[in-house]
Amino acid sequence: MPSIRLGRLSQEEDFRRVYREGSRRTTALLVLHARPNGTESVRVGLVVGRRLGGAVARNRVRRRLREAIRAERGRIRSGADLVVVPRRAAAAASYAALRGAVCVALDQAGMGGAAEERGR
RNA sequence: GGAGCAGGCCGGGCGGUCGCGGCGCGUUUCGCGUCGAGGAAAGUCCGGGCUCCGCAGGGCAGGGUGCCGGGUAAUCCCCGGCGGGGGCGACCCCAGGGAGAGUGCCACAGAAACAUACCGCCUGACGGCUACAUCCGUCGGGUAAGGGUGAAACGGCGGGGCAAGAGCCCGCCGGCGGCCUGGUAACAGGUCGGCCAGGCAAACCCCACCCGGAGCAAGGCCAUAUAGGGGGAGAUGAGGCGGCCCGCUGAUCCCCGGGUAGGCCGCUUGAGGUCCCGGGUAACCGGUGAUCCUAGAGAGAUGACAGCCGCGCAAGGGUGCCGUGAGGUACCCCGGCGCACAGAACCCGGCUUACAGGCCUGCUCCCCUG
RNA sequence: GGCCCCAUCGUCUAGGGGACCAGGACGCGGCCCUCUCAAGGCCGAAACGGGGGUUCGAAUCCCCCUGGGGCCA
Repeated sequence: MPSIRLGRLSQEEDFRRVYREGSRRTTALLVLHARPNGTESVRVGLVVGRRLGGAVARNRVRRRLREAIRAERGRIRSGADLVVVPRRAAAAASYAALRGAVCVALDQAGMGGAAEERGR
């Protein structure tokens, strides 16, 4: 449900477009959807479902992910829409583990996004 | 010293670096300053404020509450008292009106579940034995003491009385009714009468009191909109006002097709907290008193990194003491792990539920010492 | 954030205070039938979400938790 600065995704339509047209990378802790948006800005949406736990647990996961993405923002190509969906295991994961998962997913998706753009 | 009861409180602290949200300021791609979750923010179980439904009117239906008195904006909450139950006690628990209005239910067992007689007891007539005694059988009457059933059987114990019995009579207890006394009242105490009537209303119900409905996604404003498109109903009353009716209102409403699904307000200072003074047993109320007031997001702000201190946990080492010993205990040290329950979304008052650890106050019981 | 529903064998359900109380269907296991399988027949295992209360007695009535589901501009 929540999102991040650095450009946030908010509209339901935007989320659906990323799901439909973007690439998808899955790790043990999270799923990353990515799609070039044709602009200079980067927008990120976080989807933290109720299966992650109560409000405190969901807030903790969302804040850690937001911090991890901020720290690793150098790895993101400009002009991308990202949707990060933490999986159930993320609720028990440490910040370091989450940051590692973000790092891996961003590296793979960054290449995928570029390849997809070339294909058009 | 040990066990326990009641009430209240805290719920990690300190300062860095990088980030986030609001507000303010500034030489507005940025910088500076400042503030930034809870006692339950939770469950949404009650009650209010606020907003809209024209007014929030009457009746029915429906729902809620239910000893008495008080507090409050209000309550199913709180305080005080009464009654009942539990505990040696401090104290705790109780939806606790009416079954002497009606309906219904009370399985199984039992004769009978609300008015009855199975066994039994007593007795009359007749018959059977030899005789009016005893015994047995049949028919009738009396009885509710005893047996047995059950969760529950026209009150319990003792005595008198009687053919046997029975509140039939007497004493005590319990219940009911009248009167008197105390209390605002619930009720308590006394006295007289008399023995009359099972339980369940968290079964229907009766009585008393309360409740109009929705909910900030309420509601209001602005902007945008192949467009002001097509069809139908309507002052002989459309439609609306809670589920219905009365009553009120009075010109728009319904369907098809199409568009917008963005911004601003509501949005945080209020039945506000703390202290003091006064009133009250208390809840609470009053005060020209003093002081503190600062989260306000909108896919939804508190996180990351490292340090010091505090607390807890289970292990390791050293020293002292006790013990033959396994071990126990006190202090110190090194490194480690963890720090509960849990996250505001219009706001308040309650209730309920979750919660590592710790602190304070008052009280009870037991043991020891004086 | 607010407002409403629901809960019974593995699944779908019946039962709304005692007795036919925990019944039925599908599924599961065993046996019979058949050369074998299916179908059919017989038998069996299997549940009232949790905790309190009312009652002599709760799946059923009341309260509190827990877990699902739905609606809103």
